Amino acid sequence: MTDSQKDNRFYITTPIYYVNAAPHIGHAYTTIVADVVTRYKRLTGAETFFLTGTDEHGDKVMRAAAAKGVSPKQYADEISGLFKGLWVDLMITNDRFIRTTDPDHIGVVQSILQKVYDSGDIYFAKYGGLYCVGCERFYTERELVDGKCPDHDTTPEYIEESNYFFRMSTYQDRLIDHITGNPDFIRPERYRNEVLSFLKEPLEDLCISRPKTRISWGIELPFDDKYVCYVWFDALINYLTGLGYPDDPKFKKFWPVCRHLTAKDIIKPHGIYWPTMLMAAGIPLYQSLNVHGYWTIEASKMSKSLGNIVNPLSLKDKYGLDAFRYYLMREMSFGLDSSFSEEALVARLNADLANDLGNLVNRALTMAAKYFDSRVPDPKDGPGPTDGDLVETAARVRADYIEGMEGFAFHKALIAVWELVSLLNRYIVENQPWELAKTEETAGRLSRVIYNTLEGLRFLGVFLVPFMPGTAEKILTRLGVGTTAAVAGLDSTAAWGGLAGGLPITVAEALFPRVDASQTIVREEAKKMEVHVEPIVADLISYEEFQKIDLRLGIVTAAEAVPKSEKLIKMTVDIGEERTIVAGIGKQYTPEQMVGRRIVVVANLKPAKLMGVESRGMLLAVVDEKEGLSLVTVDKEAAPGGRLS
RNA sequence: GGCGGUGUAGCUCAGUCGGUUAGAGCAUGCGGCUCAUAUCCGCAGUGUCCGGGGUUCAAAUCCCUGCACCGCCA
Repeated sequence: MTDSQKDNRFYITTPIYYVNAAPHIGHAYTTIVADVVTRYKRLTGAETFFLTGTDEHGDKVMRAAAAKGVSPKQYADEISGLFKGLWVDLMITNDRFIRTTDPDHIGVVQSILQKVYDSGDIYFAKYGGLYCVGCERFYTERELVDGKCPDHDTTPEYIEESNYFFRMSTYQDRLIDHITGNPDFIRPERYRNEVLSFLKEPLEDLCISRPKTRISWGIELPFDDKYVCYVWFDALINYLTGLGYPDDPKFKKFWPVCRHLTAKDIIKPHGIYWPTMLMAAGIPLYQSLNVHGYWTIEASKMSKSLGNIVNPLSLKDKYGLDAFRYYLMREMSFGLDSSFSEEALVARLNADLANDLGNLVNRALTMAAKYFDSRVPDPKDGPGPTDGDLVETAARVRADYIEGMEGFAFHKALIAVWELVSLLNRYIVENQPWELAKTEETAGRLSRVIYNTLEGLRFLGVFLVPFMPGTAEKILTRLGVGTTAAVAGLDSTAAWGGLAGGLPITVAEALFPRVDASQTIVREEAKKMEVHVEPIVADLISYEEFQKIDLRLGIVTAAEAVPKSEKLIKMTVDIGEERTIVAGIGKQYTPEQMVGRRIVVVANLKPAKLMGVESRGMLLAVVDEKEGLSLVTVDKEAAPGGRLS
């Protein structure tokens, strides 16, 4: 395949999302990025394939399903449906939505497992380890607290288990060579360095199975029906199945140009497991892995004092999908973390979208309607002295836009587009069309100025198609241009002047109404909070069982940080008697903040040693996605020692 | 403990190969315009470029060191 052929094809994937919880802002961002890039590539005339989906096997799904009293498949169907529905709401244009429970995927996983097994890269081995029955998992020594399971506080037992392993270590050197030889294989560079630094240490082989006696919800190994495939092996292969591997022509066409997109938490599976798996299966490696950062959620002080929590995803309904997509793409530098806030979204919406873009579209179309009877004017005069600057800037903006889009630097592409927005606003002020309209002598100049402004709008409409599909369509439709590739593809902006005279102009409602931030954001308090709640997986317990837990109200009388620990705080607590309690709350609370606080303590918990300090009891806290860790307390000045019931 | 990243205006960030007076947007103040959504345009600022040391004619940029935050690994 030649480079030019490759250039005209584009395949992008998001990770398949695990169905143990509902979709959140991170899933939405990854998928919107994939959609933006895909729409951009279509705009350039490329043939594209865009794959996303859900990962549905494993013990967490099994347990969540059991807790709800449904089958794993029923449970997976439900959560998978939430993702699928969200993509519709976000105007995601994926070509396939793959599920690891799809029959063709199960077939592909089994065929590849068999292939790798036959070539000798999968072996069977017995190993022993410390196993916690409650967690149904093995622990390493250093994961244990005082030799006990951190979750159950029970001593794990040593058991032996046999499993299948993938000989990942065989491919370590080949992988290092590949990454070193292909600078764009993992990008941005920081993540490439991270993978390379990880590969400096010897790679261990990868355990890829679980006995059915422990986990039955998975794809059966083709060479041993007592085992199922576990975790990454069956998930990663979706990228092949999605294209119809091995026989579908789509596979041949798109696999060589495959770009994976993921958040930074799963670079190891994508940057190490996956390429070595492909090597073992004799399949060429994907083209690139593109890694982005996290949205960190910090509620505003205003929101905090009110104690309300806003689900970022709900903002798409509150402020509109295009504003939401624009904010996400404009605010995050691809690869780095960004903080998500409603205030910042509203600021972008008002300044960039309502004031600059929306108002520009509105004023330009209004003048065209008023002065030229709702038609795109044919310019009667030649270009004026300031017009060259506009044409040159539009060409430079286009080049910067393309560079940004190709390099996954979406915020830079948008910065470039807004240079053109600003210039068009300035162009109008400098040329004062309302003055030109007053006398017949300047009618020719007026036609040129309005034409140029509308042509600039057409450029904007084209550039914005990937980011704000609805808005772009409105702009292009109101210009009378429409959205066909000939007049609204990226090529149509290669030269200035593509807008045809005589097209009918439509003036319509504002693209983006301004939002009064102080009003709308505060009002959230009154609204019902929308939060994602994990499915409650615990079995039902009797009242007697509950009473076994002795919960007491305590007051912290002294607190100090535990030396050398990251987040442990040692406290003296009055719960009717004096107790020493050590808790991992140092990231959110200082010792000074803790003194005098009322907290809830599990009084009859077996003592445990943390960093050499004996803790006799534990305090209760809840961890929230946005707010972090938050202490459980009472709302009156109740005396310490009281038992909770 | 090891490796890596980040630190620039009130806020979010750009800053190429070391090169004039360190920039943009937002927010703030003043002025202008009236086609437009009280929008737009112009002007005005404010900086210990995290601290300290070094190399250089010249350092936000390169080197050393300290601090803070973050990530990966153990």
